[in-house]
Amino acid sequence: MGQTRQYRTILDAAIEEFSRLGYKATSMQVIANRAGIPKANVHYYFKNKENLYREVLNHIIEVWNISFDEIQNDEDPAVALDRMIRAKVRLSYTHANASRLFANEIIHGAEHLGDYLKQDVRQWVRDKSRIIQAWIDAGKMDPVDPVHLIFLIWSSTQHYADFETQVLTILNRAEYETEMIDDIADFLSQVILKGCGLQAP
Amino acid sequence: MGQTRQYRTILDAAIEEFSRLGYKATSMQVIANRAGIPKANVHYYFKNKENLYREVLNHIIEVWNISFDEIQNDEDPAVALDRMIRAKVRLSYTHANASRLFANEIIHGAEHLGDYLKQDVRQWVRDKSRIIQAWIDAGKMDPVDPVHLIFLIWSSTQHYADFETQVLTILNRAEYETEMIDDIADFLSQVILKGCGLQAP
DNA sequence: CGATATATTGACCGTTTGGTCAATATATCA
DNA sequence: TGATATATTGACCAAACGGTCAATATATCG
Repeated sequence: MGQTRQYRTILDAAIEEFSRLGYKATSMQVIANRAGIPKANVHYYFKNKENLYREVLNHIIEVWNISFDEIQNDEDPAVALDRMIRAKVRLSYTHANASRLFANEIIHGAEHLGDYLKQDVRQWVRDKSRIIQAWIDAGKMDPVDPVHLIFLIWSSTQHYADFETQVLTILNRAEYETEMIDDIADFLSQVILKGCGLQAP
Repeated sequence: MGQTRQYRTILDAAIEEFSRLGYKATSMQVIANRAGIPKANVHYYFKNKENLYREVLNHIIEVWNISFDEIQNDEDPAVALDRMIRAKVRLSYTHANASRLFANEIIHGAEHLGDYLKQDVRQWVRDKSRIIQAWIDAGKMDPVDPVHLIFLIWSSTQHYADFETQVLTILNRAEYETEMIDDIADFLSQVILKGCGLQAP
């Protein structure tokens, strides 16, 4: 029953709605409406709201982890960081609602993400930090705190997804265009790499 | 009646609660509980939930605008941007819940902030962009998009307030310490300034 | 003091919430 | 075909929601 067409329909509707207002402010009724089925039918596939939300988070985490860019020790730091920045900008564009759902969850204390943050994400940051530190030790880039560098890349890229409304309002645009996404990636790559003493690849 | 002690008690309670879960997910009852008074008494000072929320936003915007750092055309760009970054890091630390409330509001489409974004914030960004562009034209810094530079400063500094849970979890800390805040400001100032072709002041 | 204005409060209302359940419809397969 | 398992549905429930109101308490001031 976990892989039927209806199951995915509901999951997609839930992703859409939860990413709009967060867990508590989203009702089962609007999810059912978006899925085009009665509310009782949602409860046939998902025990309760909490359960549905957890499955939504797990599904997103899976997609997120697959898209997470890997960097290697023996790579050129400029090439690796540039690729990492561009991958994250693209991810924020193609999976904006997933980004917003995460943002929402973390802003509200990450009650449902505790284990994921403490285990998977923390380990990921440690691994990447070690690589960056190796680059620094090898004199390939400026001595900057690797963890804060990762935070900088995360925050500056996510911003365009999470704060889309603000960005578009200030830029006086209706929606993003692919050209704009390229400009953002170029800008962030240029400034952050140079800021770390690296030359654009 | 607009300035009594009770009025402020309720407003403070509302700021605290709204910044936790956002507008829709916050109930009048929990605000009343935090204020230590019956719910009906909240409605004596504030017509309805919408009204209370708007007054909360207005109050925060006022504080925010006062704290907004001003930069001048005839200043040294390195000095001005360094000061701007440090002011924003400090603001995110001292007014973290205000930052989160804004973030929450914007993530959910900024329905209650529309005019503020379109008028005040847009104008502010235009003014500062013009100054930055003047620095660029005078050859004082690299040619970077001024608006994206402002977004970069906003996103990277706010991140530590809005995503506090994630940051502290990854750093394995219970809470921020002033020393950590200084490190963050140093890091961001160093990387962003150098990334714009500026030397730290 | 007494009278008037200002605050405070518990009880209550209609609506929406997450969730349940028996009844019904639709597949599946001997 | 008929029997059995799987889906779908409207009606319903207790709890929580935003909001109202009359009754009461507390200041204020002549």
